[in-house]
Amino acid sequence: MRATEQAEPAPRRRRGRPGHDQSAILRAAVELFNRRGYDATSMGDLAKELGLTKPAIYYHVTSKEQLLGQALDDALDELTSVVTEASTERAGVTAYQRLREVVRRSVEVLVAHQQSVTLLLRVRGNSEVELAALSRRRWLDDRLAALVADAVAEGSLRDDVPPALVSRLLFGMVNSLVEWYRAEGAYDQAMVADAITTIAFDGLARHES
Amino acid sequence: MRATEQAEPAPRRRRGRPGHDQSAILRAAVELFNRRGYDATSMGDLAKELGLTKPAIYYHVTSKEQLLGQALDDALDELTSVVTEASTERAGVTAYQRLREVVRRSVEVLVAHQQSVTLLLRVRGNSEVELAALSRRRWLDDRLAALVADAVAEGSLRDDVPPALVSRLLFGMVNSLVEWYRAEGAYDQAMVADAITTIAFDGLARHES
DNA sequence: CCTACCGATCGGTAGG
DNA sequence: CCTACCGATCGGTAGG
Repeated sequence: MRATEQAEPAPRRRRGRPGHDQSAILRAAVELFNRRGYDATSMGDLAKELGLTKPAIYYHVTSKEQLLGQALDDALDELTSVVTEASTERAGVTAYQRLREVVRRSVEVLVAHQQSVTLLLRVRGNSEVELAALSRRRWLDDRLAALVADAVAEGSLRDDVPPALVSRLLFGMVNSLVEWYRAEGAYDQAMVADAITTIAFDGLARHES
Repeated sequence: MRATEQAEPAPRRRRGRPGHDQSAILRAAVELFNRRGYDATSMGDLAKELGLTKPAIYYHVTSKEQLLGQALDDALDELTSVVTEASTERAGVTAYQRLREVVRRSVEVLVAHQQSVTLLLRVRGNSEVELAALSRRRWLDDRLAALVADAVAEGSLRDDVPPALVSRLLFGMVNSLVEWYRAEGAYDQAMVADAITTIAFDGLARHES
């Protein structure tokens, strides 16, 4: 409603209100999918949220499931990048250091892509799209478990807990932050990453030293 | 189809197939709700799973939402019992001891009531029933945060991480087990509880001592 | 981008 | 008049 709007150069061959491109629809969709659940969110809900009609949504998007798939791919691409780098052996870098690094960088991804990661963590496998996402996710879990096993094997992690169990619990703790983290809240990303690494690697108990 | 069936004492005034009481329907419903999601599960799916018709389900149950509410109450009642006991101050028992105890007993509840707790942890607040459950869950979270704060105050937990953050991460790790724990799997309940308390309180890192 | 719809399926209930 | 269901269909709404 600003006066300057009329002075803007004419958009080339665009009718209707602008600003509702695919990515804006995707953002709104993922937010609704997380707030109410994928199945409980109708395309009509999404349209209303965007101030559009339902058919207008389908001008930009081919299906509800496509929106889900794009969000899951976004989360999986980011996590794959982090895990792949951490899984790569490098001269002079221990598995323990790479494990700490992947925890820290995972927190960064969860914060920066919280909406799509949240969606990923709730996938049940109800469709081809969801099954494909679960498959990619299992690959990530396997890599992380192998990294934990390497850290145990090199002697830097305690060996009295099964590595596969350590991996599940450690990244269970990391992943849980999508349930409560708010960017505008009391804790910033670095603080959360520090808290997780401190708890996981050094423990909560205060030891007299 | 066993021959002995005909020899059983006549059920008193029961026609139709027996064995589909409220609790059996609830068990099947919760299992389906978790496997496919609440909204993605139709009462027809549930009927098929039980070998009944949909109206037969409604003879035992007043609504789909009632099934959800009963499962959530089951989980919340168990967790409330555990948290209430752990929150009660007792002579000669430190907050640290009560915190370790509530972690261990939470694992027991998550294993024994995994289906209903899983459902609880996925509630989004889409209905009155879900909002009521979220309210009870917040009460539990607040009690646990207070217990962590007490343990820090008495000097038994490190004070360089905010207690509210510790509480979220610690029980985030505990709760994450509903995502992968299987009773028939490699780890029993006690092993998981030991692993969680070891990681959380003593840390993963191997320190030369 | 909208109005006007479709095939199907939803949770829940009628009579018997 | 009861318990335990069935075949069919209700009013609405889903994705498209």
